[in-house]
Parts: sequence; C-alpha cells; structure tokens
Amino acid sequence: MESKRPAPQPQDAPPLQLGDFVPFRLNRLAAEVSEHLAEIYRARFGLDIPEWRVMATVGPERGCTAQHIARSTRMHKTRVSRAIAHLEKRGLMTRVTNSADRREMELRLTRAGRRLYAELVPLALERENSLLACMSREQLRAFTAGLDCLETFLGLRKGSAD
Amino acid sequence: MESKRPAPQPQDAPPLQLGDFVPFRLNRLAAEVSEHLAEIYRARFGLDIPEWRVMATVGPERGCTAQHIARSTRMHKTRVSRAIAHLEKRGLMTRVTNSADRREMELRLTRAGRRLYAELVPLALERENSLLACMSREQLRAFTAGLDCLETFLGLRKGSAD
DNA sequence: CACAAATAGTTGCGTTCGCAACCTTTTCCG
DNA sequence: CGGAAAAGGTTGCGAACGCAACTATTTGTG
Repeated sequence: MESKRPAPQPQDAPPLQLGDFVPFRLNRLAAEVSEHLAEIYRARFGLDIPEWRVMATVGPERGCTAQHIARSTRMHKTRVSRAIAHLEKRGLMTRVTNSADRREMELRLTRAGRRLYAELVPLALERENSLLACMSREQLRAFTAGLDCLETFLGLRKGSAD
Repeated sequence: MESKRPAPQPQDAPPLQLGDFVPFRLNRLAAEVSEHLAEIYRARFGLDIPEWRVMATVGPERGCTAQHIARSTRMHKTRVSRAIAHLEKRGLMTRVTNSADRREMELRLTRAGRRLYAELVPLALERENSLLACMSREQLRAFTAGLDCLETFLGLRKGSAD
C-alpha cells in the first residue's frame, strides 16, 4: 500500500506539496513555537532568543564558558558573544577570566540573573506543557522518540561535542 | 525510576536542561535540516530558502499570488516580495497583473522555472527520504502524527487561511 | 627553547530580515 | 455616488546575523 504521498514521478511536474514536506513543516512549526515563547522572553524579561539560551545554559551549570554554550546550543560564537556582552551590561551575568587558562571566561549568573532565571524557567516549562498537552501521553512519547532519532542521526545529541 | 526530566520544583533554581526543552529541540533540528537542504538550493541552483519556498508553492499551483504564498508558507510578505522580484529578474517566474483585480499579480513559472523545478523537486524529496530513513515506518507515522497534532493546535494546518 | 598550529573570544562589514510607512486598487456603506 | 476602510504589494530603515579577520593565550613539536 502506498503511504500518504504519491511516489515521485519522472514527468514534467513532480508532486511536491510544501505543506507535506517535513523539512518545511519543521521550520514552520519551530518558528511558530519560538514566536510564542519569545513573547515571554521579550515582553516580560527583555530577553531575545540568544540571550534566553545563554541564560538557560549558564543557569544550571557551573564554570560555563562561551565556547561551551556555542557548542551545546549550536549557535554561532559571535551570536553567543554578543548575547553575553548584553547580559553582562544588564547586570545579569559576570565574566571572569579563568586563571588556569586565560583565554577562557568563566560565566556565572549574578543574583539578579538567578532571580530572573528562577522566575522565567517555570513560565517556559508551563508553555511547553500547554503546547504538548495537545497530544496524549503515548503520542508525546512517540513524538519525542522521533525527535531523539532525528537528532542522533544528525549528530545533535548531547554526547556529540562535534 | 525518574522519567527523563525531574518535575519542576519551586526552589531557587528550577531544573531546565535546554537539550530536553522541546521548543529548543525543534528549533535546533529545523535549523540543521534546513542547512543541509539549503546546500542543494544554493550551490546547485542559486536559490536561497525564501526563493525555494516561492518556487515550491508556485510550481504546482495555478494563478498563484504573493499573498497566497505568504499565508501558506507563513513568510513575511516583504520576504515573499523580494524573493519574487529576484526570481523574476532571473527569468524563472513571470508576474502578470490580474485584470479582474488589478492589485493582485498572477504568478507563473517560466519554461526555465519549470525546468529548474522539475530538476530540484526530486532532489529535495530524496533528501527528505534519506533523513526520515533513520526511523522505522511505524515510528515515522507516529512522528508525523505528532506534527499534525501540533500544527492543528497552533493553527498551521492547510485549511486555516488565518 | 622557539616557533607553528590551535583555541577562546571580539569586531568590522556586507547581507538579510521585519516593521512601519507608503502607493494603488477594490470593497464596504451611508 | 462618494468617501472611508481594507487589501495586495513595494520600499526605506534600523536591527540582527554570519563570515572573515583579528588579538591574545595556550599547546604541540622539532
């Protein structure tokens, strides 16, 4: 039995409905979800997405560096650098040169940064939950299993440090 | 045994691993997949992502307008406008003012545009297949069911014309 | 020890993007 | 009919981004 989409045919106009094309669907979905979340970050905390990712990465870690953030989030290092600079200027983080390797900067949240983090994280998790609530528990499990699978295939899983 | 993520706790530092946060995972995955696909579009056909999406939308349609593309792809109308302008300049599309409503422009692929489309679509589908091949057929079905679910919840499904 | 290669991080520059403002044409309604 | 509002589409402008080049420090190797 054929699956949902007819097989590609070697004729003049091969069938492609963009709305059924998984790469496009992932992009559209990710953009929509991000937009909803970014409302919280921006309107209520004055953060943009790179800044939120830096906060979220530094928050639970100890002795975190910009390089580590860039690798684990797959953001370009200049994006990370600029986000950190802005967060430091806002008094949410501190940058201290590591005396063991003076190229590195140890990153930490300030008291104000930890307060913002503690306030923001529950809201983010709540939004995630209300989004995922449209699926049954079993369906969600299968969906995240699919994500795991794709991430592993593409080398995005945690273990891979590039 | 704990499930993957410990439940949120109302203490100073609620646990959030960005790598387990679905909105972030979707963004990272979509970016990675897009990057791989964009290689084809750019290197072999000189298209960027907005241009590819316009081509892919106009290809199978008849009497398509910029507005329709913007709605169905959820791209900003300026992005669509600029992509169309560039494609027209390259001789891949034509813009004809609709005589019934002279605000609209009817979009069509030129012969060269159809040729490029016919060449590109199979490559795109092939890439999609090789990506999705990391899942079993049943797992893929469950995964796309999850996508359907999220898209419907967010109002992204085809039916919704905003 | 010295010098080349590698790593952490920053900055200048050109490109892309989204917002707002704008032009044109059509629709809505008194 | 006629003017206001709406809709399709384009453009100016400022912000954000990635690439490449750069500085500073460390590591590797003869």
